[in-house]
Order: sequence, then structure tokens, then C-alpha cells
Amino acid sequence: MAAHEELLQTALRERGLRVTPDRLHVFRLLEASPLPLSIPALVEEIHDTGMNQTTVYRILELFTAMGVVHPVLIGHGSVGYELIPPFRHHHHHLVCIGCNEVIDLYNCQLEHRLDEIVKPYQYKILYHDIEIHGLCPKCQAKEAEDPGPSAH
Amino acid sequence: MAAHEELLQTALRERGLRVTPDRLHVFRLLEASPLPLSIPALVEEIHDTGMNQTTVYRILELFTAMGVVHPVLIGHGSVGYELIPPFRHHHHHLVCIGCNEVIDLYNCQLEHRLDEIVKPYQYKILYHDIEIHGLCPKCQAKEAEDPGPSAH
DNA sequence: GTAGCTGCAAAGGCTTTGCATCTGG
DNA sequence: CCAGATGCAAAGCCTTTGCAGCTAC
Repeated sequence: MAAHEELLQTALRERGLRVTPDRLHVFRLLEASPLPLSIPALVEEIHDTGMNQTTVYRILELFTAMGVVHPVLIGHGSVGYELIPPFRHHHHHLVCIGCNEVIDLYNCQLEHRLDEIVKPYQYKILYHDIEIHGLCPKCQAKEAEDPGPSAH
Repeated sequence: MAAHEELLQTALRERGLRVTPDRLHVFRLLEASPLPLSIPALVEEIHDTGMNQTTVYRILELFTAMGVVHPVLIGHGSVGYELIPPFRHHHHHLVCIGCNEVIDLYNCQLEHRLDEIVKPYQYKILYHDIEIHGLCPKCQAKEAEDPGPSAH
């Protein structure tokens, strides 16, 4: 069994919660996905496994409260969920606003700088998100030939 | 009239769109709010002005497409909207996961570093979001006396 | 005058909730 | 065995859509 999955089992048992097939299944879907998954996307994925969609909502609420996942913005103002450390490597996102492609960025070396910025507020920092938005090479080319996206 | 509002009017007219009382009203609400506003919050605000809630949705969709606002995560996985440069000063968020307090951080000095990180991907960067999550001093104290938030 | 904007009302999704049933430890 | 988890179904939101009437320019 994967090391991350054992971590999840431990985290659940420590709280007196149960390791169930549904919870493991949702965890594996998140682990297998290169991108954050929205709840509707997860519901879609589990649709033919017999798992109820209410269960998906409850599992994500639980995972969020446990610090297993956290919400991030994906695409046009919708919310997705992804695993966070120690359940997954720390990383950030580079998002194309043209085609919604998402690239994971590892090697974030900004922690020290962020600590400095936040010091005056006496917050205890738990985690941070960075999302960089722009146009991927393909969409830059598309924009160059098109007249550009007029509103509406 | 505020300089930012003139910018909005210019941006609208450049696209052959109209400057309407409703659009100005939504813009002013966003400008007056220290925090990002969710659509339901905006709908609440305009409820007794006679403006229809459908209009709020359409205006936010338009403002997003125009680059006047962008979505950010606020609180527990919900989405809010806020003005972005040149309609507002560039800034980031420090969010308390205990009480959902949001503090604006100005003086972001990370642009250069982000450029370096992203260089290999040949993206054209348009903007970035940074959200730092943690516990405010008050919630740290609360956690110290409480047994801490068990799941569920 | 006319393209564009808004109001209204209905439809369609998404999310939450209560309760009965089932199950992991 | 029993606290905890899930399924089901209904209810309550949130969001989108089509069309008729209104307004900025």
C-alpha cells in the first residue's frame, strides 16, 4: 500500500474515525489526478461505483477539516480540491486563462520571504497558495491571429 | 468622480459597451469593500435597490471577462470577487482559517522571483494570487485553551 | 432608432439535511 | 455491540437561460 494512504489511515484512526472503502476511493482519485478535482467532477467519477454523491460531499468536508485536502480555484471561478502535505508534495499552479491548462510548480522557494512579509501580523502560518495566471504559448499564438477576446 | 471609475467607463466604451447605473453601482460596492465579495453577498447588498440578481451575475461575468475583477477563494471554499489593477492596488491575502478574517497585504515583492520560476514554461504572465492561510493571534489563543478542533 | 441592457419567471444544478439502515473496529 | 458511516429522498440554495420591454448612446 502507498505510504500516503497509510498516513490517511493513521490520521483517521487517531481521531476515532473509520477507514472505509469510500474514503479510500476518494483519496485515491485525488492522488491519481494531476489536477485539483471539483466536487461535481468527483461525483461524475464515482457515479458508477455505487457510491452516493452525498457521501462525496461528506468525505470532502471531512478531508478539509482534517487538513488532507484544501480548496483551490480552478478555471473560471470554480473550486477544486487537492491533497496537501504531508499527503502530497508541496506545489503551486500556473494556470492558462485561455484554455484552463494547469501546470504544477514544484520547488517553491518563497517560504522564507512569506514569513518576513507576514511577521508583523503574528499569524501562525499553516500553508500558502500561489496561483500564477497567464497565457500558455498555444493561447498566445491564438490571440495573435484572432482579434482578441472582446467582452461578451 | 473617482479616477478608477473613469477607467471603468473608458474600458466599457472602448468595447462598445454601455455605462449603466447598475454597472457603476456594482463597481462602487466592490471598491468600497475591504474584502472580496461573493455573488450572494452582492445580491444581498443590492436587494433593496431594485436591481435584479440576474443582473449582478451578468455584470460580474462581464467584469471578469474585461479584467476588472477576478475570483479569489474566501473562507471555506467559497468564491469572492475583487477589483484588480489598474482598478485597484495590487495586493494579496492573509486569511485566518479559524475565524475567516482576511488581511490585505500590500508591498508584494515577489514578481521578479515568480518570473524566474515560470520562465521555462514560456507563459505570458498576466497576474498572480497569493493566499497565506493560518491562525490569527486570537484564534491561536482559542486553540491553546480548547482541546482543538476534532473532525466533524 | 437600435444595439445593448435589464427584469421576470422558469428550469436546471449544486449542496445540505433528516432519518433509516448498515458496518468497521 | 454500537458509534460512526452511508443511502435515499426531499428541500433549499445558487446559477443559467429565453424572451419581452426598456435605455444609453
